[in-house]
Amino acid sequence: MVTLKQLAEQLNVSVSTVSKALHNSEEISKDTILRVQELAKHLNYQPNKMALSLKSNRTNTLGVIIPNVLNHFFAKALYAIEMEASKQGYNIITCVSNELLVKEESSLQLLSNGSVDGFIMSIAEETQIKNKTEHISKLLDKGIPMVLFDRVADHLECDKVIIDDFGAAYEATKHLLQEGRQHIVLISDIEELSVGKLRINGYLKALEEEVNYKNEPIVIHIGKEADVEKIVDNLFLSNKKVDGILSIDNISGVIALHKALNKGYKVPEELSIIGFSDDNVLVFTDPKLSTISQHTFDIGKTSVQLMIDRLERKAKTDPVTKTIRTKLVLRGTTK
Amino acid sequence: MVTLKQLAEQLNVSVSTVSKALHNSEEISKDTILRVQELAKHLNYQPNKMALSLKSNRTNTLGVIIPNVLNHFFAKALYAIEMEASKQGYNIITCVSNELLVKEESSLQLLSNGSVDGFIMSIAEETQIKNKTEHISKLLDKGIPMVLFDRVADHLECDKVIIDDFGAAYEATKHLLQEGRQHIVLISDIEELSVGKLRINGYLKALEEEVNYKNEPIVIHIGKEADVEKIVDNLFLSNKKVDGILSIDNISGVIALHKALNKGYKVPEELSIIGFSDDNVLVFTDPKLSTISQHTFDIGKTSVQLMIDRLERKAKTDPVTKTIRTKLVLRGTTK
DNA sequence: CTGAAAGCGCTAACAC
DNA sequence: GTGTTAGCGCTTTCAG
Repeated sequence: MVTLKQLAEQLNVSVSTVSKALHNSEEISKDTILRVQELAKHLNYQPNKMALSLKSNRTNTLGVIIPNVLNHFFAKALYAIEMEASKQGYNIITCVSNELLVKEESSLQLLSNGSVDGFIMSIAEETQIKNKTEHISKLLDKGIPMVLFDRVADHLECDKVIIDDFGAAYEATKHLLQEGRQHIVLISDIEELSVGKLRINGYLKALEEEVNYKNEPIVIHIGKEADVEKIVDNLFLSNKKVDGILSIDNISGVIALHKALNKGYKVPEELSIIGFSDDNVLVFTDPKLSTISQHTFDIGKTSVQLMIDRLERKAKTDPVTKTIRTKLVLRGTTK
Repeated sequence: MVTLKQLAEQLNVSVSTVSKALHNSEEISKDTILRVQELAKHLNYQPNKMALSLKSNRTNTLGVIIPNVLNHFFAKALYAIEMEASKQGYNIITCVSNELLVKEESSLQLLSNGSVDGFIMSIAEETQIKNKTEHISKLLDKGIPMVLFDRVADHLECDKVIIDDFGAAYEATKHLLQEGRQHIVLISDIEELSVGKLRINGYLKALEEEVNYKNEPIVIHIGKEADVEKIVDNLFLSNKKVDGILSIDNISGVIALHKALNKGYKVPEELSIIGFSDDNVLVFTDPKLSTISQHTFDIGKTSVQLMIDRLERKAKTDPVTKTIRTKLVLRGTTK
């Protein structure tokens, strides 16, 4: 890398003159500015990022910690975060917690050595289950900016970007009820997560409100280790009358659809299925899955905006929570 | 952040003593070391990353540039890269080129200001189509370490991690031939990519070698803007006798399977389908898709290892190309 | 055993 | 208009 010093030597001026010239300082003569800038361009001079950061105490880099990149929701959120950050002149350092508390702790710890200006993260499953958040509040106490998205913890005082999980599940269940469904089952592999619990409550609330709904709610939990397909198979065996399925995670809706078709159910005539996901995930089923769309791109983009807002405003303001609208998108698996 | 200076002041010693004590220097008395380390721990002292990097000219950070995180292959590669890098004490700065040359150029440019020690990347589609690689060779000339994976450019002199694309497609086609298939179609949305061309050649070569194969090879290109599903539909309409499909990208195999089942083809009795992907992508079809497995995790991991090898060895060595084995995994869509 | 000083690359207050 | 100096946080050589 070429440095100011090298430019200065070549031009027989001082380092500070070069520095000022590159910033088009009023103090420096037109002529010098020209000579300096020409040489700088010619040698492809770039200010050393580390020196700049050390001086300014700003890195223009955000730490992004997601639980799992293989989950399409997080991949898309990451995509959106990278896009928006890059547009605003920020880089992102990405860590994957792999749903593990220790990895989340170590990532936060390691990056809080001045590597990043703030964190955008979604909490690991283990962290949510054990409800341990001291590692996060410790950073918050130090004044390090943080935006939590999707999986948040209510008691943490920081910016948050969420969707209306309760309302979305409520609305979807209402839709199934309006279709006249009487055996609506909820399936989920995320019942341990904050968002999972909210979605289940939305489902329960909708059923509860419907006086004509005669049956008990059925919530099927898919454990992490479980054979998803077997569980879905069993659902159809033990519960032949099922006529509505609400999947509140990213994939079980697709599995349920495949299995149902395989078992000979007519979808959506006899059975409606609604999944929970971003728009364009797994769109190649036939019929196409109706979903609650999460507008993942907006979630990521908004997270970055909140972060940069906070970073670039000097005044401390109270934490903000933004709720991104969801949308029930009816495709081929609902009437 | 707490600094050496602050520790020094509190302990009434000099900054250099503190620094040495933290490194367990022989020069420093047991007692001082203890006092320093205790206070450091108590105040949760962390060496400032920027200062360290500025001093050492090493960032322990890798730049990772991938074309698209929403593509499961790249998501998994990113996952593997992050895992391995983190294990080896490196962070990663992630950029998404979005298959665009300009974005790739600017990402490389911006990060080559001392932000990273080296780059791990897979070339954007546009870059491959236009065959512009000056932005890459410029960095190589400067001596910045680079590992290319999957989508590489032959003439660039740097480390590479690839799979045997030709051989993998050749083997898969051979398998279809052994099943006695006589109308084997290749479908692809990546024919513009280096890997796409190699895979197509493998397919062509296999057909060519089979003296009993009576028909012309058929290569169906799916343009980026195209309606994939319509094209696949047309395939079945215009080519009713098709009895073998080799999809050389990540998703068209799944689409073909759905469409074929929908059209009433018996799979695999009348029609075999082989996709190209990592192991566990879209495994919930019925029957399950047979695929050429790319061992994506190994690709990512090996890329990091090559990079770190190069960074941590002083001697310059010649570029290395590692070929990761593929594996034909026969599931439900082949006989 | 401890401290002073220089320097990584840069900016900015302050000379001249 | 240009140069000198100090300092961001750290390591390391050299002095004491």
